Amino acid sequence: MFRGRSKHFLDEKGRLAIPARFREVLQTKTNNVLVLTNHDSCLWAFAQDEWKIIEENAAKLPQLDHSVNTYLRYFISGAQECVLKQGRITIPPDLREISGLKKEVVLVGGLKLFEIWDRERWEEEFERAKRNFPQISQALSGLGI
Amino acid sequence: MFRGRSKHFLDEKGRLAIPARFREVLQTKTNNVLVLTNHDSCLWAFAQDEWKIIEENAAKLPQLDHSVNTYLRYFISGAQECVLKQGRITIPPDLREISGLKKEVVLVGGLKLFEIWDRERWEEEFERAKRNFPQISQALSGLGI
DNA sequence: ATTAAAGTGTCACAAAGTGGAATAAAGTGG
DNA sequence: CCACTTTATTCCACTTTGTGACACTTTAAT
Repeated sequence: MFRGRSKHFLDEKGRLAIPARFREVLQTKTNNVLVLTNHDSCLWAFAQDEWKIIEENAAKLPQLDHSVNTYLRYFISGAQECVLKQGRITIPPDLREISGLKKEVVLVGGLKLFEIWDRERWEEEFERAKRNFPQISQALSGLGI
Repeated sequence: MFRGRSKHFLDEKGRLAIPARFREVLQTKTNNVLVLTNHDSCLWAFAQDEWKIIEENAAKLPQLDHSVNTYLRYFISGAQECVLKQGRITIPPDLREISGLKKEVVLVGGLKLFEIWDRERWEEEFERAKRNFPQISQALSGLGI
């Protein structure tokens, strides 16, 4: 499970060091590969094993459904495999652009995945989440929390 | 159960000694690990066993739900496991920043968890709680207290 | 083919984090 | 009230981690 947040810097070629504790999680998986894709204003990173499950489920969806097409185009098609080398990955240029990554970046643990945010965007999002947190309890209690 | 309040000091690396009576509580659990996360203006600390339940529930939630994302980003993503070593833990930098911990810190027992406050913030919060206490007793009686 | 641009691999350094021990303070019991 | 034990804090040495730098390879463009 990916836990906790870390601040990092992209180097000038767009490479990102993965925090040691996230690397440890990856080593419990079958390989050192992350799959990145765009989600909202950030990137989502999965261990390859986890992504495989999502992909297999996506492949079973009805091809003529509208939402399915949108889902495939937006979320699934962005996915790229990034191999860890010396503890870092290169973030593909298109994903970097979509998620507005510049230099300062925040990695946010989300259990089965972690998120990659541009620092400024993350701070806004965090404030938003903090403000809304009391209100969403209603929705969450519907989910059993 | 975590009970009582203690004043402590962070060392220059952000490490915090856990009071002896809290350590005793931990020894009744399966290991000497605390999980810290941010909550409002302070940190919450759980024995790992307790946190595990929360996390397992969180991991089952639908990944694409909006409220779920907010919940994960605000409350769950901050959580980091802190192993006790010679009675102390290192508080991760982002949590230290969010909760405004500087040097003087107050640990506040809250039964299933305890809170970690910057001293100044704690004093304000305590005053606030003191002022509001008479008014909330009404609400409490509705909860069977 | 030659040059430029982008992308990779490797190394080295600085800073942050960790562990251990020593000191100081507080608490306990006789 | 004193001696002794436990607890908290500081200090120092050592390890790990993240980052920048640089050289080399690949791709593209003229």
